[in-house]
Parts: sequence; structure tokens; C-alpha cells
Amino acid sequence: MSGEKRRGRPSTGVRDAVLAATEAILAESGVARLSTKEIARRASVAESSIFYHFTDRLGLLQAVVHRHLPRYKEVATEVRERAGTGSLRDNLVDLLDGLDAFYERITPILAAVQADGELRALLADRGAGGEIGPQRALLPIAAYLTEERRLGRVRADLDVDSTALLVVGAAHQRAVYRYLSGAAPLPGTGDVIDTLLPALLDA
Amino acid sequence: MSGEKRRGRPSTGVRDAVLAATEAILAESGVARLSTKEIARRASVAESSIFYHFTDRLGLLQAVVHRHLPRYKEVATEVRERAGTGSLRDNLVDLLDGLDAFYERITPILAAVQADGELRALLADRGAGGEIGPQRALLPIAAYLTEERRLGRVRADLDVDSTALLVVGAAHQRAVYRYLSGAAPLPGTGDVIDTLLPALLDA
DNA sequence: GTCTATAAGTTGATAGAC
DNA sequence: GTCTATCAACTTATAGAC
Repeated sequence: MSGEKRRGRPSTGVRDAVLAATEAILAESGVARLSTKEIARRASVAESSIFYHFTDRLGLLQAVVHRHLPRYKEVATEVRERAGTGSLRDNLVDLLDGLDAFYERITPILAAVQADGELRALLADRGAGGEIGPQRALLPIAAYLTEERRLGRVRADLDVDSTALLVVGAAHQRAVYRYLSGAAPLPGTGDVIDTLLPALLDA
Repeated sequence: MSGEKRRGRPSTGVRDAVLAATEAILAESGVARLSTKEIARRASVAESSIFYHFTDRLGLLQAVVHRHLPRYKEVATEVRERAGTGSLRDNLVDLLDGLDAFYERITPILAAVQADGELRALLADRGAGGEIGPQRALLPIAAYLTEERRLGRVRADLDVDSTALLVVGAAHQRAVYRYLSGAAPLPGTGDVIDTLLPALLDA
């Protein structure tokens, strides 16, 4: 950001290499087979360096999660800024595409959270809803829909929360199916939006 | 089924106790903390009995998955038999409720599948789409919608595959949110269907 | 900040008695 | 079918040199 010297860690690259290796193992083999030994081997780093940077296994997993979470809000913010501009359909397709891409990346990580009780507990009750709960996830999408509703571009009585759930659910489900069975044929994002769209418009 | 003596295993209950203990650990702590030692302790059974019944860890996980999978097709079949009867809305709400309940039970198990590469591979490429892929999951729901379409109760040009994805995605997403953040407020199944319904009806 | 060396505990799995 | 006893491999984590 500034012209000054970098703040904090000089970053020799070990930290990033560890994070990258962790994500790679998570995507290929999952938490069940995630060991600090394997991470170290892949990152070409000493095993103890992992503990230096992340304290313990849980700290590492936490760091992996936090590395990707901000992208979700970015996707929601991007579409929200476009409320009222362009066509509603294009905005929704881009939103679904953005969410789909987000879930594609985070699905193995989200699986790890679900499959590790300690990690799940850690991310669960920050205030209400947690860092990955419905409030944090649905609200930003619902905010975009509320804006379009205020502008009269969707029906006045639209349930924005249910609509957000339908959109997010479709994106996540697509990503999970792709993760579980590779390149199996799946309804396209454009088709999904075209199917949902009539529900948003005036009766 | 028959009045004859039970076929196969006399079943002293050890097998079922092991399965129940496995599912309990999966739901509480996830695959990351699932060990045969802990299973044996919870089931009050010798650790080696697990290997007698399920060969190895992977066989056990596979048995857990196959114990719950049939319920999915049951839910789909139940709604399909009701096509053309009752109100479309009621059928869809019951379908979503049924899927929601299914995913509530299977979410910790599905997380285990996603988080264990070997298990995932085992269930992935049986033919095309696998045992948990989109074909197996979406087709039965799409079949119900096709039937309603044939009966003229939904619009003639409805994309049944996209609709199925929206319904299944909503159910799964609801279950995941509940698993991740407990009793956080969530759009109700009735609200979700009421939101989606206008998209299914004639323009 | 990164390494090598090390340790205590846990893992999935097998052998063999009953 | 179920148990006890046993094992080698692997797990996370620490100590201390550079």
C-alpha cells in the first residue's frame, strides 16, 4: 500500500508455501489425510516451521479458512454496487458465477471445517451466526436483492432471504457435485437463473 | 421377510453398535477425530471386532454411507407417487422437508466423504456420476417435476433439472448452516417454496 | 526464521486364545 | 464372533543449533 518497507513479517515464502501445500492436500485428500509431515514435504520446508508460523495444527487450518473468506463478501459487494444498473438477469448470473467460483475453491476447506469438530467450534460462535453461518452468508446477498427491490426491479413482496438461500444453495450444490464426481453434467448457471427469474418478477 | 430363521449374521448387536458409535463421532467431532479406538470405546466393543465386521477403516465408512443413502430415493419416490394429487405447493414443501431431514442426518457423513479422499474416490466413479453425484441425486427429483409437467400442473417449458438443483441445493444448504452454527435463524421450508413457486407456474 | 533431532502418544491393523 | 495383547508406523509438538 505505502512506499515504506513492508510491515510485519519479511516473508521468506515459507508461510505461503505451507498454506499452499495445505490447501493442495485438502483438495486432493482431505483433512483425514492432512499431516504436518506431509505438508512439510510438499512445501519443501521443515516440519517445525509450520509450528513456528501457525502455533499448532488448528492455527494452520484457521489461517487457511481466513485466507479465503474475504472473497465471499467481495462477490456480494461487487453485485450490490451494480444494483439498478445493467439487466437483472446479468447481475444474477454474474452473482451465481461468482459464488460458484468461490465455492469451487472453498469446498475442500469447508469440508475440512465440517469434518473437524475443533475447527468447527472455533469458527462457530463468534457473536451470533459465526464466521461461516447463515447471517454472514445470506445477509450480503439479501442486501443486494433488497436494493433491487427498493428500485422496483423485482416484485415488491419478494422474500429476499429465501431468494438468497436459493441462489447460494444452488452455487454451493454445484460446487459440491463437481468436487464429488468430477466433470459430471450439471445445469448451467444461466439456466438456473433463467429458471428462478420469473419468481422475482411481478406477478 | 419370510417366516424362516433370519438369513446371514445372527447379529449380536456389535455390528450395529459400531455403526451407531461411528455416526455419533462423525456428527460430534468429524472424520478428523474418528479413530477405531474411540469407536470401540463408545460401542463398548473390542477394537478388533471392528475389523472383523468391516475389514478396515474404509469399509466401515462405506457401510455408514450405504446405511443412509437409500432414504434419499425413498423421499424422491414418495413425492413422485403423489404427482398430480394434492396441491403442488404441499407436494413441494413435503419434498423440501424430506430432503432437509435427509441432509440433516447425512451432512456429517457427507462431510466425511468430502474430507477423505480415499472414501470419496470409492464412491465417485461407479459408472457415470457415482453414488452421490448429480445424476443419482437430481434425476429422481427431476422425474417428479417432469410428471407434474406432463399433467400440466407446472409450466410446459420448465427446466426440471435446474429446478431440481434449486430445491436440493436449498435443502442441503439449510442443513449445512444448521450443522455449522446450530440454531441460527434460517428461511423456513414453506417460505422457500412460496418464493420459488411462481417460477414453476405459467407466465 | 529455518533447520535437525527427538520424544511421547496415538494410529490402523494382526495373531491367537476362548 | 468376540476378546486380549501386541506392533510398527505415524502423529503433533518441542528443544536447541545456526
